[in-house]
Amino acid sequence: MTKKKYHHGDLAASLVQAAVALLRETGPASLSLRAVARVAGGSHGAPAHHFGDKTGLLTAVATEGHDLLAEALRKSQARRETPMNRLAAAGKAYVKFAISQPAYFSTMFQFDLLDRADSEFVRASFLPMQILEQCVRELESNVSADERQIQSMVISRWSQVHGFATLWIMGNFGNPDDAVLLEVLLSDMMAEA
Amino acid sequence: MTKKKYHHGDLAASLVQAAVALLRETGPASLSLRAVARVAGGSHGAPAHHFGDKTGLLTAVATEGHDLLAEALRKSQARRETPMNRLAAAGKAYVKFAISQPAYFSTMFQFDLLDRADSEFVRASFLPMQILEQCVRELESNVSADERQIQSMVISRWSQVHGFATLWIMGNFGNPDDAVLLEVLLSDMMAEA
DNA sequence: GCTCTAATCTAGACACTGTCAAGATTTATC
DNA sequence: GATAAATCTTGACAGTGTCTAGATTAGAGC
Repeated sequence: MTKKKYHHGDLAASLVQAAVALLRETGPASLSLRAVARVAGGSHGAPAHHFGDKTGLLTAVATEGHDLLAEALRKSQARRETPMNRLAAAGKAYVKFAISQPAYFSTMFQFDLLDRADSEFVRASFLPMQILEQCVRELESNVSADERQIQSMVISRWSQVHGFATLWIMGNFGNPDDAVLLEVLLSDMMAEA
Repeated sequence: MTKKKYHHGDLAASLVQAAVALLRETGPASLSLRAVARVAGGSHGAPAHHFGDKTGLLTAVATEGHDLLAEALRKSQARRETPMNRLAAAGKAYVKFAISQPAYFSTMFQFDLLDRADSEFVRASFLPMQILEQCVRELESNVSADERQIQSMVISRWSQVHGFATLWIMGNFGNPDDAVLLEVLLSDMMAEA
């Protein structure tokens, strides 16, 4: 705990960090900027100063979330031999990120709370798809698939894992805390293709 | 416009209706209960009286949304000859509902704003899956698919269309207003399986 | 008809929220 | 060391969700 100075040093980063911490318990809709400021050790006006408004802060969180997700997807690719395995691993990593980091994930796709025109957000939000695309391309490199088919497969796969994650969290497939069930459903789904 | 009486008649229904109307422009997170009450022609405390709190009202909207979605899925089944066609039609109907009724759809899966234990909501939220399940069962009636495979296919399909709808609305596949692009992507994806 | 009870709905109050403008404080630049 | 810019705080404002108590109405039993 540093001494309380007028200039915090890196308040902006602290605010994002505090927001993520609070989002672990509250959900993005009912997140309080003033509570964020309290946790970060700043005044109640600090978030507005650094991020404009609530949308700005949540967009920053969502951007960081997309970067983290992309990193998780990249890591999932290590030590997987076949393209098929890599695609499956990416899919699983996507779902596991969503479930293990609900603070980020629930913010990343709450489009009415984000500034979708924010350039940093746009950049980050396309990273996960690009990794999936790479997987699909490797998988289809032998077959004579045209560009349209590739895109279609990417969209299909991404939709599948994203939808699964969302519906799982909602509890539509059973108890969201049942890790065993999750493993079974996920493996079945990824193997099915 | 009826005369203003103390007893509104069916304020609860009017409140839900007003909420849906406002949700067409605001998004569930920033929906104001007091604005809902104004539109419905009641006092600012009316929503709390009928639905307990904001979560209660949004849960009522979400429940109605799931019922409407189920109805749309049922209607999509008419005049489709083959089981394959019926499954594809259900998938398309799911996505089109999500896109044409964002007021409902964006509320139905905002789990941090809903009371997921509400019995009416639980009932309604399982209807869409049941219709998809019926489609899959018909499709696999000839093949010797066990129960686990059936469930897996249902989950896979539902995840796919749900994820596609969410990501499309977010703008991750291109301009969300491009109806032609939507038709192309959707057809490609449903045909791919 | 009348009374009583429950349901419906309103009104006032409270602490809390996001945002704005103006000012205080620190850092950086020349 | 003066000046400009960046950082951060403070105070104020209208609006919010929810609570409690009370007003108004409807309906059941007699």
